[in-house]
Amino acid sequence: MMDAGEERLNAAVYADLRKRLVTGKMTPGCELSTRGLAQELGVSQTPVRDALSRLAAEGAVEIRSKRRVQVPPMTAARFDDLLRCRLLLEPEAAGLALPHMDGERLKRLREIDAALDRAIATGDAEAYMEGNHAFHFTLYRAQERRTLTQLIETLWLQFGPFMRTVYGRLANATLVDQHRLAIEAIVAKDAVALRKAIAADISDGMGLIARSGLVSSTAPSV
Amino acid sequence: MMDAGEERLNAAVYADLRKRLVTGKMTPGCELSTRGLAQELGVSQTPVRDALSRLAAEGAVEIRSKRRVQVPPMTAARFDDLLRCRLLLEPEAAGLALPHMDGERLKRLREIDAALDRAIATGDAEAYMEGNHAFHFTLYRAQERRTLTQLIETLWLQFGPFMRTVYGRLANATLVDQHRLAIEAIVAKDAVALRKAIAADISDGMGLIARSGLVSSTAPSV
DNA sequence: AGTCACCTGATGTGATCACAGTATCGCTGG
DNA sequence: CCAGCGATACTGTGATCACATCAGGTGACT
Repeated sequence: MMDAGEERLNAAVYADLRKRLVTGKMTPGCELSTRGLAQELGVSQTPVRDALSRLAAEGAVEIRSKRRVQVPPMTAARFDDLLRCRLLLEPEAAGLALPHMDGERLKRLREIDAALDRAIATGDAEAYMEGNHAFHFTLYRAQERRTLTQLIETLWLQFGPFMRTVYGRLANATLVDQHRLAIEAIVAKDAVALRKAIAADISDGMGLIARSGLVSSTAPSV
Repeated sequence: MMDAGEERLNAAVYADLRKRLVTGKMTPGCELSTRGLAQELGVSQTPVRDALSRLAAEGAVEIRSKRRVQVPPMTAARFDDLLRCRLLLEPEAAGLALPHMDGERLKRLREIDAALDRAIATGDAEAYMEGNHAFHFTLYRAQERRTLTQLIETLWLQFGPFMRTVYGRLANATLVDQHRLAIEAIVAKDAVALRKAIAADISDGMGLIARSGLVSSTAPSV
């Protein structure tokens, strides 16, 4: 039993599940169950179900028919769709954030970028996912347009599980480090270059995945 | 007790609340309660709470501290934010939808436009809201990018309550009928004109509201 | 031995119960 | 007559119970 004090249990479970999705701990096709997660987290079904409901609203999980809730398998169409939305929103968010990038935030970006390099060097896919998320969102959150940031977050929520599947299999070393280019653009206060860097970062992922041939147009059998 | 058959009660409540929000039956600042809605709809707290959870995830309602859940009051910043997001996404969706606009869909658009004109003539704000929603989404849904449509729907969900407050007070007659321009652009297969018409439609609403002075930076008292 | 029916276990969903917190209203003291 | 304070009713939140549904396995029958 939860004694008290802590934050809302509801939100805690949601945050936990969300993190699992964004960092790719839950892969597409992974099946979830309210009772299972409840037992795993040591809570009742209620908060878990609440969290799953929210995630379903954001498209991060799917209520398949009845009796089955799973993180949706990625299809080529869905993948393409998500990526184009990212290309539409994220460069815009980056451009808006640029004027608000003070020294403090820039410092944090550099730190995250360094952590990213370490993650790539050691091949730690999970750390890479976390760092990548942190990098983009410290940038985006610098601008105060909450709605825009929120939209992008729901995109990442849907994108995360699949991203991990890819980055886990492919060598990270093949990536051009667009993050560094982004930092340089921020230092130079060059909005156009920044947008370009972010767009390239996203597109790189797209090309990577297209080459990997992991996207199936139909739902994976297993 | 629910006998059976029907859809998931959960989804029904969600759809009902959603419709209330989009058509503006619930205005900003309106306070909701799980028990109250449950009694009103003749169901238990559970489905209501589930629906509210989803709506909260989409930003349509706000869990204010504890003890209070309400549809968030509109502030100037939030309003501006939502509108810019709409300007970013909706013309794009319209442009993508253009190639898929067959005769059937175009006919539906014309019908909706006619209904809109009637609503304006009779000053029926609610019918106008419904028609406006129908118009935009029969267009957007013609393109098969589900994620993009979904993003736009969450925007409308947040925007709806406020839109109603404005359109209910101001005369609808002051509006330029951008819908007609949009239809003409569709007939002419002119993507640029279509995007422009949609953007203008959104911007018109923005100007209208800016002139109305209804946007307060603080929460409206009542 | 193969196939089909039934049965059991597990799951999502809705209802009800229980608890903690807060706002509101009425009472009391100044 | 007004301010401060306590009780009460109402809220969201979490737990538990109850039920319809479906997957998977085991048994019997051919």
